Amino acid sequence: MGRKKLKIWRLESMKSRKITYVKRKAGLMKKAHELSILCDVDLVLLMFSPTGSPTLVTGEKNDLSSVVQKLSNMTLEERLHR
Amino acid sequence: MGRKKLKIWRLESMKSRKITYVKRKAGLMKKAHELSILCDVDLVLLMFSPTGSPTLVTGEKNDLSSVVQKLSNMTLEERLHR
DNA sequence: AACTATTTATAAGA
DNA sequence: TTCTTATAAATAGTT
Repeated sequence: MGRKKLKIWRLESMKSRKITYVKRKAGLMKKAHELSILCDVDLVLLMFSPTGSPTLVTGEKNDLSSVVQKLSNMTLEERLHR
Repeated sequence: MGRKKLKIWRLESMKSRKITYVKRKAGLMKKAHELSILCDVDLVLLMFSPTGSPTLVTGEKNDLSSVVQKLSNMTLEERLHR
C-alpha cells in the first residue's frame, strides 16, 4: 500500500522506523484481533517498539502465559510421539 | 478487503473458519515479519488453528522464550517503579 | 495528526 | 482446492 512500493529491509533512519512502527503496529493489532474473533482461535502477538516499549495482544479467552503454556505442552507431547 | 465487507464476529461454520484462518494467517505472518524487518524490532506471533495446530512467528534475533522473558522482566521492573 | 494516491490483502467465485 | 478478480482495507509519502 502507499504511494510507492516499499522494499522490505531495515529502514535507515530511526525516525522512519518509529513512524512506520506506529502505523503498521496498528494494522497488525487490528488484523490479529480480527483473526482471533472470526476464526475463534487463541492468539498472542507481542512486539517491542524501536525504543523498547512493549505491546501485547491476546484473543478473548486466554492470556499470554496460558497460550505459551499451551504451545509448550503441545511441543512436549509431539516430541513424545516422534 | 474482498468482494463484500465482512462483519467481525465468529464465523458460523467450521468450514468458513478453517478457510478464513488459512488465508488470514498467511497475511498476518507476512505483516508481522515485515514489521520486524522494517523497524528492526523484536516480535512474537503465536496462533492456533481452529483444529488446534500451532504456528509461531518470531523476528530474526529472538526466539519465543527470550521475548516473553523480556516482557516478564520489563513488567517486573515497571511494577517496582509504580 | 490528517489526507490521498497507490499498493496490498482478501471474500467470493471459478 | 488452487487460481482468479472485484472490492475493501492498509499504508507511504505528503501536507
